[in-house]
Amino acid sequence: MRASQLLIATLKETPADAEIISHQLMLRAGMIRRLTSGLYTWLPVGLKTLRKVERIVREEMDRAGAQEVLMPAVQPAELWQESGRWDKYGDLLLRLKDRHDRDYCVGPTHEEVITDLVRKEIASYKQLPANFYQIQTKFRDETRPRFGVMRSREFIMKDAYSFDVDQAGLKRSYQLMYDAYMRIFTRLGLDFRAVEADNGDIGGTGSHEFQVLADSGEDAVVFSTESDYAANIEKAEALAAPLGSNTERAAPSEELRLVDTPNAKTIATLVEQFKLPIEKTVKTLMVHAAEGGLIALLVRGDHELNDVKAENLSQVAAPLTMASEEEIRAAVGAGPGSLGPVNLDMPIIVDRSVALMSDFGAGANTDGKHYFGINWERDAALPEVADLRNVVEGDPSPDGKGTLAIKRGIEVGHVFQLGQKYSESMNATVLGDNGKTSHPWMGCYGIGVTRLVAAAIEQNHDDAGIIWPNALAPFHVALVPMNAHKSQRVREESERLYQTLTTAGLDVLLDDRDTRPGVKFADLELMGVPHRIVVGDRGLDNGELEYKGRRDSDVTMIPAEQVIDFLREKAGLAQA
RNA sequence: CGGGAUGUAGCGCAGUCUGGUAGCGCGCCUGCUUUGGGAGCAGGAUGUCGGGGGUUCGAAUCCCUCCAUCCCGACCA
Repeated sequence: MRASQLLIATLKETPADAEIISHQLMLRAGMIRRLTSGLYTWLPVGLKTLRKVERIVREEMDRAGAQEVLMPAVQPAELWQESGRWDKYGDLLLRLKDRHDRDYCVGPTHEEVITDLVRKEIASYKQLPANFYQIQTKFRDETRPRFGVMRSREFIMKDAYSFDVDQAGLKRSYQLMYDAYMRIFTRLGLDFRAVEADNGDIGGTGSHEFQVLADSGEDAVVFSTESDYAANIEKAEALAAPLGSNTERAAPSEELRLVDTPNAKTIATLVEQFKLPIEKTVKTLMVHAAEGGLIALLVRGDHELNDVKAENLSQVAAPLTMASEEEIRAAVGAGPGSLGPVNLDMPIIVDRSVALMSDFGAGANTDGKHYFGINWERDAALPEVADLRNVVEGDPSPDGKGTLAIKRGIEVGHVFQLGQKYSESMNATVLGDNGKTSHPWMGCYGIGVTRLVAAAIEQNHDDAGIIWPNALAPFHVALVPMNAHKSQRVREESERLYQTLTTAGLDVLLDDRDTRPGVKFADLELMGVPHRIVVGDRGLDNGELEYKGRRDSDVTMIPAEQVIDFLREKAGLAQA
């Protein structure tokens, strides 16, 4: 590619509405432009990188035995009504009508469409296992699109769906995809982790997320310091984490006493005004119960409720809905800020760590009053105990080895064992070798292709701009002719080099723009081109070319006759 | 969905409080010079001041309304 024929839409200044570094750099490097909230155009330079990601994903999916298909972006409502998700999916689903007033949606995912295909096309166990994938544009009407293509509404996803005759087959298909994902993210040069994850709305059992580690990540990922345990914080099991090393509840040492706390409506003020250690306080959260009415969830004052865990409890209504102040007043006669387990007449579930507390403080279910010195059994029956909270740094690892550390991650891939949820609800069946029909076991496997580009930039940049790994670079090499307007020799050598390097399989950008060298260097660095060759009379006099890697601080002179092999090696291409 | 902020040239911003004919830097165009780290000089183009309505002799500026975008929050009692 010649720079004079390429839209190099670089920006000197950082656009005001770009928050995270990858968004800023993608705009500044001329990779993307925003059309409107959550919708982006990929400019030529950005698209080059996007296509490289797609190619790697495609190669590894093919290698893992998956078959590529391409399904419609627009889907009929009937399929979603069959699976039950037309009502469940909510506002994330962009719905529309055609001229006949029929309902459609723009696909946020394709379980329904692929299940429909399979029930029509696959009739026998002999055709399984099968795994279909596509790389395709999805639409999710996000509440708050942000961070550029990191959380956009329209985005490109690789989604794959496996079908097996039984659960053992599903586990094999799942493992194949897991391994393929490990290869994909490794080839992309990313610092990532596979972590245990919650299945979320998609249903099924067993899933892993692939998280690119970055401070700007929207997810919290939990690691053991001494084992390979890793999980999304939504999933990570919180052990009781008692104070000190006690695993038993301490015996009561204080009397129950009712205290006037007129201005203490938060744990923070309670701790401050009454010098109560925060580990001796309890938060009482009220949510809608599955059976109607409210249910109280208790966690320690310094802990957070984990809403995924809460929502997964059978007694709790899904989706998790916090009780309003009016609902709480109607049920308890006191407002939030004064709630607690003593004399509370409603179902209660307490976190494991709360069950181990003694002599603690909580609201008295009367406005402006708290009980201090509460003890289970003596002052209130110990209710049902469950894992309700987010783990915190330093908690014991659930596998018993080491303690937990927490980092931020960007979810770039997710693999699920769906089971028979969709094959049952949409009645997809195959005949088995015993002549009986059964519902295939499904897995589904996603990769956020557009998000991956942003995630890679989060991990690969410096003050000058992007630093692409070879696998993702829009160009492996930039050729910069020096003083080309005067030196015919430089022009000819640059052309010749451009041809030979391109023929040698390198992606080459010949910067033939009529502009000053400083501008070219700055643009090339901003765009993240990993390797740069300057063609100048000085070097040519000695039969040399000047090389500089994007991360190098100094240039290296390379004998001209070695430059092809040198660059092929630098660009990570196999020797010819 | 709740709260906050912003909307003026392609980008970054000033001007708004205190109403009086629209400005700066970068970018862009022309010419000359320059050419190893975002050049210099000279000349030039570009705005329904987010939309609509109102007040006023006069509105980017004041009032009403709508829209868009961004940020924070959306259990932490």
